[in-house]
Amino acid sequence: MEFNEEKLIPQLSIDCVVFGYKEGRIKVLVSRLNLSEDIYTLPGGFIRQEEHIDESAHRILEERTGLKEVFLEQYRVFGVANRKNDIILDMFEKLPTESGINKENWQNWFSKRFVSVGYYALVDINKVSLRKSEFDAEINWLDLESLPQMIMDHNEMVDFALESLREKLDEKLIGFNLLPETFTMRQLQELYEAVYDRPFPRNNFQKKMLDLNVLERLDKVYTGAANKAPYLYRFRKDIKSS
Amino acid sequence: MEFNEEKLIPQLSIDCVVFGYKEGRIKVLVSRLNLSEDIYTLPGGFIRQEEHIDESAHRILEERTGLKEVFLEQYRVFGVANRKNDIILDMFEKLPTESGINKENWQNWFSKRFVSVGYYALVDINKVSLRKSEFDAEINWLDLESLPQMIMDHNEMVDFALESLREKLDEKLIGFNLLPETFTMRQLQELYEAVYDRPFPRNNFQKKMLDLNVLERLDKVYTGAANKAPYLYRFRKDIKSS
DNA sequence: TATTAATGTCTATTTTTTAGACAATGATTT
DNA sequence: AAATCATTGTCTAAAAAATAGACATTAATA
Repeated sequence: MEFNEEKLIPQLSIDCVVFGYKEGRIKVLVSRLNLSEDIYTLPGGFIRQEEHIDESAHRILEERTGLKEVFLEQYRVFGVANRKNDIILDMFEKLPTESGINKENWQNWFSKRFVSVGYYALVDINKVSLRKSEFDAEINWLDLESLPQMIMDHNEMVDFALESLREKLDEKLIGFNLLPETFTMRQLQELYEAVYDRPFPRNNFQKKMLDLNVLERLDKVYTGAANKAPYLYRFRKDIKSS
Repeated sequence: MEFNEEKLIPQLSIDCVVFGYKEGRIKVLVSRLNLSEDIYTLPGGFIRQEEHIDESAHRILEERTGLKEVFLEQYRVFGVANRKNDIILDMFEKLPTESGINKENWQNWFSKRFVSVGYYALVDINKVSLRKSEFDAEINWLDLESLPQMIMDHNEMVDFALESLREKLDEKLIGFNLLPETFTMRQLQELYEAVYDRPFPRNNFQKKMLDLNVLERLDKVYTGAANKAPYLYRFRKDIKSS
């Protein structure tokens, strides 16, 4: 990130809860920072003066995942009093002055209280090519169930994002964003079970999904298992997304 | 408002859609500004450096209504590119320099692009004592159905707020915030009909509401009408609000 | 060819929602 | 004092939706 404070809106940030799905588990994209201790954060960034906030969020996401077209939606603003990124501020204080980074500007930037707009994204984890952002030691998919303690209110951000996801998964049929192009009914059901953390009865789940009229049935897939081969399905492209 | 830009977060505002209910109609609190043309806006303001954004919203609301305890919830961030309050900026440009107001600071403040956090409130319209804010020519309850064109995206803000209200009215049982302390089943039904803009069958509406187990039945009220007197109800105080 | 485990779908049951009906009641009229 | 009238409270019937149970089908293996 070339830091140019005049091009950014001060005291306002964006943080993204990026959900993925793999082998029956919901994953969240988390960065580990390049510091002495292990510090974890959600992917985040700032809003350029001329950007729509949705564009900012997409840009922040593309930097980390390489994805351009992503399901991404704001879900909540985090604005408690005195909400500051003390750990990052600390990091800059400890930097040597001659490190080539404009230390003073950064320090001034991060010394302020920030309000953050929370976005959540649903991505096909196989389409993502992870890219470290500046100051990231690594960026990885971590299990939603066992996230480490993160910076500031980032754990709470995940909680609220999951709540929003649960509310919208049924209503808006957005779950397909987490799956590959084609999938079996069982995979879809396992996704739902992972999101809601509870089992669904197989027969009625299938009926409900088919009755939605948004799935296109494709060929059977022969998995090699000693049983009836399941159909593959695809989300119908001709559905209006609203 | 004593303007002190250093105490406020720049480029970030709060706008409130305040819903009331009177005689079968949903009302919205709207200010008319003290300008040559009629300019209408939602109640809004800014966030003090040390404030939780929820506090800011409550403060903004109390200034206009005198109410301290109000149902108030953020529902969406409005952050399109180049979102500026040109009309207010224009107003300051036309002000005489010696008007006692720090014209230059205001001009600088409003020349920037703003991101706004949308809140909606539900109030008992009878408890409100309206107070003009600075620059308001008047502030009034206007019919939701026939709002005038407002500044910037304020009409869109109302649309989204109404959508949020509809989503939560059932689920969260927040409708009682719009009614007086006690009310009849018919009044409650008429409120629902106003919010959803459609009729509900009387028998099933009553059953559904009573089955929620949140209403306390009080005495009958003798209205003087030549028919059976309805019971009064009150929202049970011992319900957890989450 | 029999066995096994998962799949696709059907029917039965239960629950919830919606529709229809009617007695009860408070004031007014006769 | 009795009849009328409009609204209220609640009951039952019908329809729809959700849940549970059952079973034939099928792809690989024994």
